[in-house]
Amino acid sequence: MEEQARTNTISLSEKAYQTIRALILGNEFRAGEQILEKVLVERLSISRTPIREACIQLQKEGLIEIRPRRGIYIKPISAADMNEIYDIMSALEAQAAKVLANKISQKKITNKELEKLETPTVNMEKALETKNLKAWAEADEEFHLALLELCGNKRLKEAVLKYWGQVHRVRYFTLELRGQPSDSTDDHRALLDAIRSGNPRKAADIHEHHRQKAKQNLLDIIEKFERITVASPFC
Amino acid sequence: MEEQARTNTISLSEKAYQTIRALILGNEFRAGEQILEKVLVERLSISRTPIREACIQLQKEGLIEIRPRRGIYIKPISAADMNEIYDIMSALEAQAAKVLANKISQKKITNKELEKLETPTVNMEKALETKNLKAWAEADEEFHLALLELCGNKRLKEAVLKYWGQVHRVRYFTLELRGQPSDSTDDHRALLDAIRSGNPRKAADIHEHHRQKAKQNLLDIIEKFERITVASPFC
DNA sequence: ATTTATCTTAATGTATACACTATTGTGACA
DNA sequence: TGTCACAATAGTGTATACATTAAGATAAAT
Repeated sequence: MEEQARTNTISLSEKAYQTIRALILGNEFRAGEQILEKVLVERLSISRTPIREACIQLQKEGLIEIRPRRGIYIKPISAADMNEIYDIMSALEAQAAKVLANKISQKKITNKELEKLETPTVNMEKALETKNLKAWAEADEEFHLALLELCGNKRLKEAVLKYWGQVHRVRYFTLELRGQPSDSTDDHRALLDAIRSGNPRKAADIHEHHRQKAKQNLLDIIEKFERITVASPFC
Repeated sequence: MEEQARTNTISLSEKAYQTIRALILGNEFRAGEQILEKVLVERLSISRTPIREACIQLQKEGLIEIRPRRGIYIKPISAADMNEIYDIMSALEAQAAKVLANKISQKKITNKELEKLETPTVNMEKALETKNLKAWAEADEEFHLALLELCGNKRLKEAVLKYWGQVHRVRYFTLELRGQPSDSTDDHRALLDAIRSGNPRKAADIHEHHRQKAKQNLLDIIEKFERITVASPFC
């Protein structure tokens, strides 16, 4: 078992990256807001170098934009951006479902591993009954993450998580506004069944439709939002 | 028409990024090779700061790996990596084909724009007759790039290009070894027809199969290669 | 009062000095 | 001769000084 030599001292660049990323995902900054390096330097009490290195990473992840000589800006997410991102996630997660269903039919997945999908599905169904929206959202996230893990494609997982991060803000602000997630919960159950029965095509189709519905749902909300307020919180 | 204020002075970080990227894609370094910052500093005649900033970007693109306190390493591509990358490209490009076919049926694409697909298809067919492998590969690349452009999803395009960069080295070394591209050329023609007739499902299926075949072709070559030589040039 | 030119300021971009640590080499001891 | 401890070295990580430039302020001219 290969164990990589890990330094127990985490670099300041890495620490800065994680901290700033958490600040952005935690909606500590407004969409479009400019962030001065100085502010981050003072907030994290480290020098500019690791701050800058962290920001370059965050730019590559699409969370911020660095305009040359102008500074760092929190990237807003428009409806058009949402459309792009959900189409990508649709395709990638459907691919993950397909790969996983194939693994099932080739007996490359144990029952214990499938529980990582079963458990959050059950939790979603429970949360739906008790109308616990937050618990539902967490189980939903857990399900999709487990699917990405189980498919085994690390790059695919990283890619989806990158886009997930980009829409995190929108999902955060729209959680209460989204419709009752009963449909969505049924989708998960159906997807799990398709995967279990080793049907790649069906699994992919279900996931694809699942995400396309979610996309339309969010786009509708954004549209409504933009009609009642000039400056929506996410774009 | 919004024109972004562009400084005609390109930053050294950006210059370093482009230069080092070109060096990697041009196979100036071996897979797995360690590159000292010092070497890049001397080669580009700039200080360490922009070099480091460029390398962070290249790491995010998957072209190099920065091991803490150990240095910069050119990322090798294994068969497993190829498998991951081609599955992702399959899914994303199939999505692009789907979106484009939908645009056709909604009359959102002009004939002039479709020529960006027609021209490289014709060029592939010509190159196939004259057995000009290099011209064929260029037309192939042009076709896939045009598809990404026309689908209109910039993030999708950027994502595919990122993975394209990761497999660039392998494709470079295997161009001669890959089989006759007549099958592949037929795929392009069929894909173009499906897009023209506004059939998203068919277009996506064709592209999906197209990439899956390409994947298997490359994996077979890599396997053969690894049997005759311990150190293949790409992994 | 408005516009334009110039100057000032403050922020980012780059170079470099310093800090820290992984690696390598040397020598003592078994 | 082989192994371990320790020191020397070289390379990466971080802080900071300096360079450059965009944005804002001030003042002059119309």
